[in-house]
Amino acid sequence: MQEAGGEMGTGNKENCSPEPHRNVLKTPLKQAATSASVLTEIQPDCHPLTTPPKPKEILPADPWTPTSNLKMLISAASPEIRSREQRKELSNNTSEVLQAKHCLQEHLWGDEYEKSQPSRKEKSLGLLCHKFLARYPDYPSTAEHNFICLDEVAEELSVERRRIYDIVNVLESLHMVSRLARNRYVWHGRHHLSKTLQALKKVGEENKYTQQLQMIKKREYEHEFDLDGERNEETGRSFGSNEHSEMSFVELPGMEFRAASVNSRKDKSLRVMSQKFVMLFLVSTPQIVSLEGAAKILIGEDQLEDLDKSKFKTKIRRLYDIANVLSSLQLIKKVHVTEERGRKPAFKWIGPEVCLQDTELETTSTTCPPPISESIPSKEQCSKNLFPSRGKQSFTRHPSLIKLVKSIENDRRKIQSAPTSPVKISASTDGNLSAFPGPIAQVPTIAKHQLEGQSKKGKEMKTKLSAPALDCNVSSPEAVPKPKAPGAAAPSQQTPLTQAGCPPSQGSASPLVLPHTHSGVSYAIYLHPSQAHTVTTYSPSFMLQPLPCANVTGIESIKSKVLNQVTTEEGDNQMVTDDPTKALTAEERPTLKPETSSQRCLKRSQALQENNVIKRRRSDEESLDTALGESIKKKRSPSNSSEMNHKMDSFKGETQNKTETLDHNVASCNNQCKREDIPRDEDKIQTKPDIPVAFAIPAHETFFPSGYLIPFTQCTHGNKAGFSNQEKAGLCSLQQPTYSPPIAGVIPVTASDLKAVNIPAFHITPLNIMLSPTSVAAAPVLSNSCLNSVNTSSTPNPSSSVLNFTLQHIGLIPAGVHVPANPVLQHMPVSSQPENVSDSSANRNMQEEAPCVPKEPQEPQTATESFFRTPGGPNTGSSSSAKPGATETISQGTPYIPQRKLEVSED
DNA sequence: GACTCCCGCCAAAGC
DNA sequence: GCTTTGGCGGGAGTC
Repeated sequence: MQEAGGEMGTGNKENCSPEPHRNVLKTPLKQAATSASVLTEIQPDCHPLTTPPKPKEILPADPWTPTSNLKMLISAASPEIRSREQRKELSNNTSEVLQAKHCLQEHLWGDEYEKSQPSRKEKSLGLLCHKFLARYPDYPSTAEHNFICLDEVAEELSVERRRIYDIVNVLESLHMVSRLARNRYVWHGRHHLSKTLQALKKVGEENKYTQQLQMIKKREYEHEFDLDGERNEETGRSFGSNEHSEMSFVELPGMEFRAASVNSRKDKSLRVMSQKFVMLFLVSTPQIVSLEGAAKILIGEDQLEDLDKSKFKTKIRRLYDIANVLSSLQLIKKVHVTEERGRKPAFKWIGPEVCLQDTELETTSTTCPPPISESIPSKEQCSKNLFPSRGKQSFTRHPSLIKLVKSIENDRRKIQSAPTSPVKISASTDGNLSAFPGPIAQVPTIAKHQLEGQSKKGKEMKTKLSAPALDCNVSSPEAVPKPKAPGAAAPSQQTPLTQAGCPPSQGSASPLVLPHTHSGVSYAIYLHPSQAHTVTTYSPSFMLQPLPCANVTGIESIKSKVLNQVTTEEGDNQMVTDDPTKALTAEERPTLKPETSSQRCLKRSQALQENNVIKRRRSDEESLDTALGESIKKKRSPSNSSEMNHKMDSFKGETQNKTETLDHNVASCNNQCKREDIPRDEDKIQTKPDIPVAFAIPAHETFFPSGYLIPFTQCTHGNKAGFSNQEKAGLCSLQQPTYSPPIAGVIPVTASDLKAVNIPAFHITPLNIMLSPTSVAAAPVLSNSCLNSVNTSSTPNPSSSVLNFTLQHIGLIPAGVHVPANPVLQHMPVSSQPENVSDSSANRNMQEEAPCVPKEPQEPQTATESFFRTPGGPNTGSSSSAKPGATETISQGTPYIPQRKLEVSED
């Protein structure tokens, strides 16, 4: 504070200023010294041209010289030149010193210019940082510790300490320095830089900064058109919603903040901001980030920036500070981006390319929940201040804690809406949870309550489970997610995909994932970008796509990459086996008894939920006890919990088996129906193939696993025993309409659930198709359009689309043919086959171009189309092809923009 | 006039 | 209670 001021240019101040402690000692001498050193540093080059030693500090003592002329000259000539030279020279510190001296001398005479000299540029943080960096080697020997004493540095650099803090904070964010104690830091140089950048990139990806950036662009784009128009509150919301703002400081395993103090203000800390800022670069494709955009993203909560421009300004200021330091590190450089509105300041990443070795992290993490935490420790460990705002508590670094936090946050969101929503369990989280029992325990109380309640039901379910009907539990979307994750077989299926999709660490994303577990349901939810970020993953256009359970899972986690894989994989049977949902579907088909089936479904869902809960809770023995409670109660002791778990497992296993059998039936039916893709594993539900599920997702589009499963196979009610495929299909078609409220195979999606997921109803459009009437009813949340469409279809024809699907699949009708159950659906060319893809793609294009989703949510076409997207390439390829605009990462947003606006309806 | 960003007040955190 | 940290925003320098 004071000291700083003193030291700085205003030497007078220094003297006057109450210099704190350190100054006191050194002050006088230092200043002299400092001034020299400063000069050297600042203008190492001072020698020739730049002479202008700015010895301001000195000046105070020195009398004015009449050399005002010199001043003039210097001031005129210098700034830039000096800075350049300085920079060059900075590198050559040694020589600089001497030069500086010379300069000083010269200046001493001409000192006058003093003031003029120390042009702002010379005082710039960037320059200061250069000096600072010049003091230490980029790659110090690990053996030796380069300690940094802030006071000394400040003095030497003749800068306020405050300024040093700015630099150090940014360096700290890159782990180039770490704080040892008060006033003490250790210089690490660039040893950890690559790791840090990798970690940051991961985190950035997890946080979907890319999408956020896109969102911002879209937003801007929109603004241009409708300047004042409703400034998409939605978008704003989305921003605000993003947890990113909350993002904690990313730490490397070995490097952590030691001072709690550091944490206290973390949330707003320059460190965190710096990391976020860097993330933006690392994540964004062009690696060019506009200051404005970055500020908006970083503001996060403040989304309402509009409201609070002062904050925005402040953020910008800070970003400049950070940018200056990063520039000094030669990680970024300033550029200008010309936009419609004009030229905007931006920064370009010129640092090292950061290639995520994700392979490990993601893959491992994705596939194996448990490993995730461990394998990826870096990632998650990285996120240090889990609870930045919370302050001190924050520091927990345990991955488990981190995950917990994330899960909790997710839960919060989700929970808000619906108690019933099983959704709260984010897939990712689930995976995580499964991986980490501990975290699971932290599931929000609500969830616990639900679980408990479910547990009770679970008892019943268990009893039922013995019966074939029990199989349902698998199907229950809600339950599904959890159970899979935890466990046993499920993990294999889902976990790989889902998790893969969403690395566990990606807490944010995880929540979205939830649904996948639901397995049975084949659908994927695409989120709008705006919303997306709020959720875990964000996709510019969200759409629900029907996915095979397996697919779903895969999708969920997904990052686009994963998705691709997933989609491709989906074709494979992989997923099927696990999905409980499949079982459901199977069951659904077979069950001729709509009502009963619906009821079953409900029960199943409950059971599933229970299972999920249980799995989660396994980690928590206690929770498990409660959940299992009565039925299992006998043993509530931890030891008992193990038993409980066993039971549960066995139970699950049974249910899975049943579900598998059901799946087999279904699969067989599907296979018959399938066109080219004949499900290889009949056992496994190849719902995917059957279902147009295969879709290429545009690169921009990311899948969000929706928390809720929507049963495609509405048809499936039947008994496991199942009917012939055709029969089943027929039944299904018939049944659906018949289904009354209680959705038999359908997983009830409640608005709350959706909310929980953060998926705006309208987002769900695609679901419409998928949704069975019952489901619709169940999920009022769905966007109006969706609902409308669904409802319409549902009532009269629960789901014409479904019928078409089933019929087509079954082979009753050609792929291209549509059964006009619903006017809406009629359009849809539902071809399960890839060829359809083209159509679908076209349709998609249509959709995308036209902001169908939000606005036209009802339109079945889009939804269906989305469903049918060809598996073709992985998301990117196909998607890109599919969506013209989408291909461009940045530009993508535009096409969707309208959608957003449309989205308004959602609320 | 907009962009940059220095400067230092002042409060929170730490010792 | 003093010092250290660092958020914050006024306002000056630059373009």
